[in-house]
Amino acid sequence: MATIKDNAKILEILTSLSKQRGFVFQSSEIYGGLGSTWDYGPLGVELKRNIKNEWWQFMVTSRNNIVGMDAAILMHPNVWKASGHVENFHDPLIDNKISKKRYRVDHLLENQSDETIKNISKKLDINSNDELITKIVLNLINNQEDSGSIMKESGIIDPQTKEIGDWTNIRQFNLMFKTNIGPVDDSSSIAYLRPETAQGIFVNFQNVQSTSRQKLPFGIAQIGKAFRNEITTGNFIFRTREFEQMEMEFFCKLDDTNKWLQYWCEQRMNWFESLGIKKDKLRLRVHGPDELAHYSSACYDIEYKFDFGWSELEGIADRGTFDLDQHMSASNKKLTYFDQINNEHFVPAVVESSAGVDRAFLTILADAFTQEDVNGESRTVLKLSPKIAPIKVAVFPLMNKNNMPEVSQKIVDEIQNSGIASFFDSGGSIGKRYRRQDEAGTPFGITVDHDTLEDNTVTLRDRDTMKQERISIDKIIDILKQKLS
RNA sequence: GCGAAAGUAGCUCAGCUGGUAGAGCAUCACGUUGCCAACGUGAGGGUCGUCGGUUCGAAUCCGAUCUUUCGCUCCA
Repeated sequence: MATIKDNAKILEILTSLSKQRGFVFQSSEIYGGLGSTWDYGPLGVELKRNIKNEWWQFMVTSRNNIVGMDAAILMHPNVWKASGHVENFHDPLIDNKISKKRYRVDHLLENQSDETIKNISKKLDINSNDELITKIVLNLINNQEDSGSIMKESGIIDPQTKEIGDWTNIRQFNLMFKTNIGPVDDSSSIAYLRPETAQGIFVNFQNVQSTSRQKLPFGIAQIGKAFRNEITTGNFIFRTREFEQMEMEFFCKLDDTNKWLQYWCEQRMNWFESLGIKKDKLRLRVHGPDELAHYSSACYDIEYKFDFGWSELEGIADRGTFDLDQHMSASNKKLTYFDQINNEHFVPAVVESSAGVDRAFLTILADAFTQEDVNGESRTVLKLSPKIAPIKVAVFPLMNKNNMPEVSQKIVDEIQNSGIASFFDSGGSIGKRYRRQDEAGTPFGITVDHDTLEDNTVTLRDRDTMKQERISIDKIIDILKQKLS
């Protein structure tokens, strides 16, 4: 096991620990791996399931005004036209061959002098002042083959070098995965893998509202995979092209969105803290006007301080009535809500909580990872909250004789029957077994020893303090349940 | 995609100016021990990322390709 040499290496250590212990493997590894896709192993899948279950418990089960659903990944292509993804969910990018820097064309244009902008508008025959930059970008995209030389001739400078760049032609990076429905590749069968789960909720708004008999304000929650053709992936499982989202769309009156936005920010921060994540590494950051997505008028990010910097775990956004409005006009279906008290029909506004499962997973691993000195030896321990630990308790015979393994196995059987994830280990020394479980984040260890055979008691060892207490075998399950709640 | 770095056992790595692969840890078995990474003996595990070239001979030199990491752009 590697040790921490400096903080910048934590992600590497987590990657190899994940592989060694069976949390996360690289996808398709025996074929050389597939970029930025990862598979969850035996411990990883348990941790991930526990995270999702905690979310569902917190967001759905414990509330009477939030219901769940599970939409298909494939949806009608018009969904993504209406949502704005077909139009907006791509980036026109360009490289400066001299400085080797890459820019988004619209960002680059925003950093040019008025005169340069005038030059390029003239070249492209654009007269309008309205949304000038957007029009220039569209025009350049249409003149893709010449876009590089047009920009060069207009004197577009590289903001880093302050000199005119040797620009490549514009390239469009479409962030949605395209696929075909049916075996024939014609354009009529194009479908997209959903880039967010939210749209599955919006298009089912009417179905869910009427069948669940919910009244405003209420929410619809969903956990599922989403796909984005990210240009750059990385930081282990932090940014991948296939990822899993936990989203909740909260429908309310338009006037109330700010109130609910504040409410959900607080709730969602509480949730991350309830998983034992260190408070001083979590923060809520408000988006500036320039960062807002096309659908959103206000947005907060919950961020965690990784060793690669503060990074977003969850977005909490005021989406207004944008999505339902869009789907109403595109589908010609009424997606309004009838308020019987005031006798009015209106389109509900939405406050969204959108979290990444894989990011929560990485946060929990990074936050729980600890190396400490015990009597001069280094101990690696994942201080996972008992609620989400993949294995809750490990059971060991102190010796592999005198009936101790048999008694231990019987204890494991009983714990398993009670629904608590447990593990039996008789290999190596007792100390080594404790340490192995420390690396897996198992919060409790039970050891069957000589005294067990006399008085029916075992030792219960705490992962973090390494302290032991003697408890009676009959009380194991009650005590565990109490400690795990 | 561009720039930089890297790829040798499950993990972390060594392997010099080319001569057909090693260590520590991990895994498994047997023995010994018995409460915090013990010891002994033994075993399994590598077409040195892949393909091609140079050479009598390539982990080593050259080329291509794939993958990973970091940076740029984007996001849950």
